[in-house]
Amino acid sequence: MRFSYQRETIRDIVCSTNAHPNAGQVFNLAKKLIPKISLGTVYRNLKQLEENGDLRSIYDGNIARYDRNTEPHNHLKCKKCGALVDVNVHDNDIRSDMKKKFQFTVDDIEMTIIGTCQKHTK
Amino acid sequence: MRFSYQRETIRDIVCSTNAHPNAGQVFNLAKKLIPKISLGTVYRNLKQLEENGDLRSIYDGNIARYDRNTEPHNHLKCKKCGALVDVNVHDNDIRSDMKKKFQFTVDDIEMTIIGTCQKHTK
DNA sequence: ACCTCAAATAGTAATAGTTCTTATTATTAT
DNA sequence: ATAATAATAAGAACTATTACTATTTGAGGT
Ligand SMILES: [Mn+2]
Ligand SMILES: [Mn+2]
Ligand SMILES: [Zn+2]
Ligand SMILES: [Zn+2]
Repeated sequence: MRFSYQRETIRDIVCSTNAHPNAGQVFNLAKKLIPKISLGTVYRNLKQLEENGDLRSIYDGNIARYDRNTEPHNHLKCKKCGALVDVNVHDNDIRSDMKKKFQFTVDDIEMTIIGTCQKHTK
Repeated sequence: MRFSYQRETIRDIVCSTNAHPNAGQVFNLAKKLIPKISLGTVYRNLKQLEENGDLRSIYDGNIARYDRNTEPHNHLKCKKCGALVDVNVHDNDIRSDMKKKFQFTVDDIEMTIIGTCQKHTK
């Protein structure tokens, strides 16, 4: 993969936040640095960076968001402020349970824990 | 909400399968019974039935699928055959853990366990 | 520094899933 | 049976994403 200033910029944008931005948000931030960048370039490079293992994508409802954290992990999603926060849940027992009960071999557990974060407790 | 034959048919289609069909699949099945039904009618009624608590929707990647099982539960998704199967995972410890560690009040845990089902083990 | 050429880009068209609009039809109360 | 209005069919519009294509750019060889 050849160097491109656009791709480096897109990588830096995603890797400098823990906000899990979507493609449109990455595009808006990138335009500040490269005014003529196109949305197609953002999508193409996000996909390439994902294939390359530099970042991963997660679905929030029907839209993709991009995550600098490529380690296996899950998310807390706050209903009130929309924030998506990384969290690690112990799931080894789930994996062995699925194997034992259903002979189902687990590759990945996508878990979004929905509720209300501590910001809203008065 | 006034009676409509279209809505009853759509409810029956979703409630008579555990395959978690998407809107297009519901539309194709509905057309066999009501040839002139339109896709918009399927979407509108699926939404109303969901608001009414008769069924729920889940996201499979970026597309909505409809579920007759309105009880809290999770899903096993097979990478090989695409099947989505209901499963109950014991998650009380997750709920209390999130409360204790992050003061996060959990409403719902959306979990999709991705892997390979027993059909593909030879 | 200049050439060459494949890879990447900007701009735009196309696609998929879903929602919206509107004239017409069907259900329900009177 | 009539009137009021909720629901429909058909298709336009919308949103997120991908595909196409002429042009530009990065990188290796001279
Ligand atoms: Mn994350
Ligand atoms: Mn289900
Ligand atoms: Zn919050
Ligand atoms: Zn399978």
